[in-house]
Amino acid sequence: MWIPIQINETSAEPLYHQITVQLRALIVSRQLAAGTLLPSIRELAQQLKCSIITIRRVYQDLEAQGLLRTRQGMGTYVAEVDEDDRDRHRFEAVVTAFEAAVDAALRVQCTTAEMEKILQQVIAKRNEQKKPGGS
Amino acid sequence: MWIPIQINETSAEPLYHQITVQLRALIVSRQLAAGTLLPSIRELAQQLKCSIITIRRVYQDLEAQGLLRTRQGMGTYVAEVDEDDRDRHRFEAVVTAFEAAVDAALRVQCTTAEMEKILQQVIAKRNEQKKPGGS
Amino acid sequence: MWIPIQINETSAEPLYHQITVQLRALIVSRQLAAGTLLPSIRELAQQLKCSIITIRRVYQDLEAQGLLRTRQGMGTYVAEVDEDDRDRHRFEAVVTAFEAAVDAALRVQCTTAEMEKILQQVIAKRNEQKKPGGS
Amino acid sequence: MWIPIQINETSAEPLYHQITVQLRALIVSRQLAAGTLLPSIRELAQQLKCSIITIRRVYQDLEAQGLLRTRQGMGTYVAEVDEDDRDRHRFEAVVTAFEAAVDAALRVQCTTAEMEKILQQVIAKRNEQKKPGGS
DNA sequence: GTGGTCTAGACCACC
DNA sequence: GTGGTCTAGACCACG
Repeated sequence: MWIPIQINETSAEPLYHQITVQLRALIVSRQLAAGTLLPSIRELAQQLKCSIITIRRVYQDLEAQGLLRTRQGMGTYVAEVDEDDRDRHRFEAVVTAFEAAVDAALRVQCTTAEMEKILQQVIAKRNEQKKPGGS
Repeated sequence: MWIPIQINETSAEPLYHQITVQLRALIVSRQLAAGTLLPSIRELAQQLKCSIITIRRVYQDLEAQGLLRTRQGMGTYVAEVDEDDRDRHRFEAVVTAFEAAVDAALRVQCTTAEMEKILQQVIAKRNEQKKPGGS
Repeated sequence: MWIPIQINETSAEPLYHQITVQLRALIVSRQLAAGTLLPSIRELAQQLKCSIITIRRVYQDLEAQGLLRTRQGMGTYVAEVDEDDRDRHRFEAVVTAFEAAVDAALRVQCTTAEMEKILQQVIAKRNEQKKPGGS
Repeated sequence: MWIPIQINETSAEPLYHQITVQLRALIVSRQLAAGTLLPSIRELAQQLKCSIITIRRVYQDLEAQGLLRTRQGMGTYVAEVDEDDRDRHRFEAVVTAFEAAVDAALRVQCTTAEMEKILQQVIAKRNEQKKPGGS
């Protein structure tokens, strides 16, 4: 089973954190439905070309957050999550990231209009990257 | 000389990085003009209640980025920076932060409208914190 | 892994600077190829008989110049550098040194011919040191 | 009395050293003849916009090298120097600077031809700066 | 094992 | 007084 996760080698962000954030997003946005059996630690490590230790840590962290459940000898599954919890999880990281962005903007005295413009430019840039022509 | 820098003790972000980011913002937004003599590393260390060495690293990093100039025995100054370079520096961190926010949002399948709403809410929240009414 | 770096104890030039300049030269002249894993800071410190901290500063400075990339827990690598940037880096220090030499010569009113003669003598002297005949 | 000395604010080279080197060059190249009365410490400090302490150190260093003589209450004079000593002094700094340049070049594996080319380019560049048109 | 942060103290050089 | 270098040790985070 293939999981859509991209690793950024150049980023200073730790490997385990990049993977955790992306896997978490797949779960709370229901792209991975409750009950889904995830690939084994070994498989995912092989797919992402990183250490087994790193993946183990990812699964442990997400289990601690109640998003995964591990059953001895049967593998790791996406947990059933309460609807309210799911929404809370879903926007938590997004809001935190926007707060950091706004703080950075306020520090260099950006206006609200400038922030909105930057947001639109970044969204446009990301849309271009996803649809490179229509191929 | 007093420099408006706030340290967040609880944050996982390294001390030297918090200081660097804030001092950098003060420079590229011209709140500290070119040619300004900064407080000595000893003074700033005392003000921020941290080690002299931490401040030296901050000054060193900003000098490597071309934003400060230090002369032995004379102190540390805000460098003269080309207007275009200054603008580039000014928005660099902001755009990077917005890119991270948009990426986080797209991972949980937020729409553009949702992002704009979140941005406005965060800005409103920050404005409240700065103007705590007339209490 | 062995790195060919010579330290001059008697020189007034700071240790970290001697090491930085030589390591930088090895990288920009491709004697250390992009992607090469450098010795750990502890290993290199042991080889050069200096403090770990001195080596960390060297690696840090070269990373700030875009010539190295470090990943926590994985070590320090020679970065991929754009061909043009590499050439620029390669001759930067050389041209600067020649400018200093020409300035010194002009101050004592050397002619162009005298400078060329001195250059040839110095090159000859360095060649002798590298090839000590058949002694 | 005006002395042709240029200070480079941006250089990392200490003030006192820049001044010493240039004043030394003026003496050993006979642009300042033996017996010439130099400006007082105060005057030169004012001309170069630097501290009196810095100039005092320059005069002391050059006196220690036998190039200046100070007579109590009468000022500082250019000393009589033996012809052989003068020639030795004259090329000492030049050769040292060329050695540093050649070493930098060899480290990045420059050929002799490349060094000669760089030398000519640098000389050409300096000639342009001195004769900006023919004014 | 790796690098990263923060602390400390001593000594030097410059102005 | 200023910054600069080199040393040390302790503790944390990553793989």
